[in-house]
Amino acid sequence: MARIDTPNRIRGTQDILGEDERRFARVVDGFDRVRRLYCFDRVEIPVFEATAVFARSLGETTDVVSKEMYTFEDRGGDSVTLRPEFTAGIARAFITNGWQQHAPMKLATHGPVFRYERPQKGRYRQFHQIDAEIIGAAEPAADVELLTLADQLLDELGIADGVTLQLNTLGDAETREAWRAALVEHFNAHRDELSEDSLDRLERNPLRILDSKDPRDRPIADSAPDIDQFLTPEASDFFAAVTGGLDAAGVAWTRNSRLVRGLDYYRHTAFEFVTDRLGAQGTVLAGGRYDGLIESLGGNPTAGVGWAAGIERLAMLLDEPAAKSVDAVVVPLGDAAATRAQGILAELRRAGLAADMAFKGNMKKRMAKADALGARYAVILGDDEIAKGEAGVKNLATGEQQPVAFDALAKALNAA
RNA sequence: GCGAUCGUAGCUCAGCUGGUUAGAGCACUGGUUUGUGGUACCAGGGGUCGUGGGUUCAAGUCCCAUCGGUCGCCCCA
Repeated sequence: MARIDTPNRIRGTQDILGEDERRFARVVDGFDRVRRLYCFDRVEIPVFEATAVFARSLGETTDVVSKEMYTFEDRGGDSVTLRPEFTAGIARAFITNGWQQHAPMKLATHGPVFRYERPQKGRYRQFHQIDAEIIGAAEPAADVELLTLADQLLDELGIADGVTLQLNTLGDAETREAWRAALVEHFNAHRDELSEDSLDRLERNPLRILDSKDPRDRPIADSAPDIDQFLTPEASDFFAAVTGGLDAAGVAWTRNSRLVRGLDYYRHTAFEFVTDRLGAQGTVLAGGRYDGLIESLGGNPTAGVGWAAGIERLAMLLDEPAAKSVDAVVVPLGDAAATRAQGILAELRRAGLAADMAFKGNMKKRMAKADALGARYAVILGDDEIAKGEAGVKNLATGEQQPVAFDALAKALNAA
């Protein structure tokens, strides 16, 4: 007997249904609601882009670009890449569509992103992000608005409690260069004490040694020069304006002077909302300012700030999944009722009620089905009811049943 | 990419030191009740024990490989 091999789900991808889907949807719905309150426009961008869009903006030496991107040649021989994040694609869209005429723009989007990584809890190869960006605003008020939006979202999702906002500044380009040079000098002086990982970081991304978890690195990282002494007056003022704005908006934050970002395009403000409830995947929402990004993609110098959050991670932090709600289930009995039920069902739905029909098995099975669907009411419809022009409406929570005229059904159920 | 750990029905698991046709609860289907659910009782379907090799008279149980999940590192949301 030949057996057909069923194809497997690809590693690191997910099929989401039921409770997981409800949690997922609650995050997306919450984001969509809050984003409107802050007057962010929804934008749709492609799932894949020319590889250069990501390689040039994120930095060739970053892990994301050098070993985590889904990159392939299309049939025309062009190198394309499944988006590993949103920011680069949005920046590219800003340039190609000439959106500078609309600047400053407040944009929001959500959808799948792809990273070829080893899967873990809260980490997938196709995962989903919500994303918010403000492009064309160099003012610290933009940073504040974005952080306030994030803060309100976490609050409305009911997960603000275990989550803290860690904030830092990376300074402007001048600051960052000076600080980076000082760090390289400091770490070079302690080469022989650093972990292997950090020796590698020293070549590719020395800033990341600062937040190393390796105990061997900690003393050296802790004694490294602080960015504060390198901040230009402008950079210092900028950061002060951001923190002052957050205080005014009532957003709690803590300074983490060792917080850096892995992607090359960040300047000034860098932040992470972190939790200890997700094991190693503690970062739940993160972002920062990327004033140099648009220019590096060939656009006019344009300021930008933004953040992204992993929908799966937020969903895992949610307390109770929203219950599925069905207002009524129609239970027809007999051939005449089966036909009549179609009309009643359509009427209920047109009246805005979530309604379904139990059409299999004997009455007991149908009632059980109504119950399993989580319906508030069963609308019972048999020959007797059709003769009288009234359906039996049973409240499935209390067990009470009352006759209701067919043409009054929608109104009665809407009121109940 | 590195290290550790796990992998028996849709789900949660039992299966002792290898030994007849692999079990339970929940879920599902049918029935007790061909017009009344959420309780109860009865019956049933569903597993090549992740996959592939090996050791053995005999492997769910031991060995190797591989795939997948989980945890940590790296990185990141």
